[in-house]
Amino acid sequence: MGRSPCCDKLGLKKGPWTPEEDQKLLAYIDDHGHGNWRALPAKAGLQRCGKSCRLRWTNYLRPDIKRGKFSLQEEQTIIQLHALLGNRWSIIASHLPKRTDNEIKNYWNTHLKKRLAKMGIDPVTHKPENNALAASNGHSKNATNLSHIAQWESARLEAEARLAHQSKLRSNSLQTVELSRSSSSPAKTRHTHQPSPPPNYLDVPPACHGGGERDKATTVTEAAVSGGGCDLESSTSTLSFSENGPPPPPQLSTEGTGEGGAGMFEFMGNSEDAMVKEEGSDDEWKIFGNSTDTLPQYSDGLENSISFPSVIHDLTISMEGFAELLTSSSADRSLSNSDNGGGSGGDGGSDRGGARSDCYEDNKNYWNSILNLANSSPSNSPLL
DNA sequence: AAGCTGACCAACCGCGATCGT
DNA sequence: AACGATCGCGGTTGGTCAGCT
Repeated sequence: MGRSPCCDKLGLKKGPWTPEEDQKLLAYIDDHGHGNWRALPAKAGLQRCGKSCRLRWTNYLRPDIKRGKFSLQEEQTIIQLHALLGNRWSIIASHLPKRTDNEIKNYWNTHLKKRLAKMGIDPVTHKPENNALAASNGHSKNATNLSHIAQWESARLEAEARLAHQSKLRSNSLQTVELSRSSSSPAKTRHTHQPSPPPNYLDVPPACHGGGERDKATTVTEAAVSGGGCDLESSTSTLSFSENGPPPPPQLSTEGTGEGGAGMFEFMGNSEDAMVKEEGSDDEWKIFGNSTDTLPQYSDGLENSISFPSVIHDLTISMEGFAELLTSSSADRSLSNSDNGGGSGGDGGSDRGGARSDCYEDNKNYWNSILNLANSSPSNSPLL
């Protein structure tokens, strides 16, 4: 509705920015802040549309941008968050200090996607490409469970992203003031301010606890986290989902999660212990870990109670497995190291004979590492 | 040396969301 | 509430460069 034509005006320049244009844009923003992007080009003496200016600023000129090679840690974070969130680059970027969504998107498309493919993991679903095989081996249940867990985490991360966004909006006015005081050049790095809020990583700020009308999944998170002072390690939560049928679309509502009817199971637990039970066998809780504490349990009024998984902590493996998986798959190493017998991870070749169970193990490690990331939030992230 | 191919990445485009009147 | 303006996001394109044939 009412979208403005933006760049289609005649006389506006397109294409690569020149150093002179960069300088003009920087100088203007330093002096006045960006304010209204649409009005900025005229004021700054640029023959560009506001959109182009904004893009140039946010993706290139902004002083708080880190350029250069992505670290292994950053790669892991991107992959893990992508597994949880899909192509929500802005949210992913909010968890990576000084990286832009565009940069992350490019890096994903040119490096990580291919790497995962080589590992035999579908870069879209983050499931092994030979999933059917796993199903025949009785692993589909676990894979589906992890998928649901991922959706749950996705809801949580989105809630965080919203908060980050709000925080960003609040900080923008401050940023404008600060920018007007400082001078800069494209090559200059300034650490005196951060236009965008510091990354929240994966913790959930307390502010979310009093949040407004949000999706129920978010509420689950809040319920789970509030008791633990935002310490996911000590939090407990529960979720329930069907193990039958395809995973529900990645929506953030818990409604409909009971649709399958059959095959529900529940998680209860914290990072140190957890219980799992299957619907239909109400008394059959499988205990992971050694605690028998009664845990708080979220109820949304639907028949869905539940879920989450610090139980994952018990299912598995550490981040090391993932790192190994990632590094060993880099380039063609994973394909050539067919004689690498030891270890649970690292062999990405989907067509390697005799590696089928390993493939499942890898996938488990992979998802566990993702969930470990979700559980390893620093507790000192800056709040609003 | 010339042409080809693929990798990389800055920038563009179109759309939905949000804001302001 | 309705409407227009603006912003922000994600997908895609196109230019440049390096390596290969």
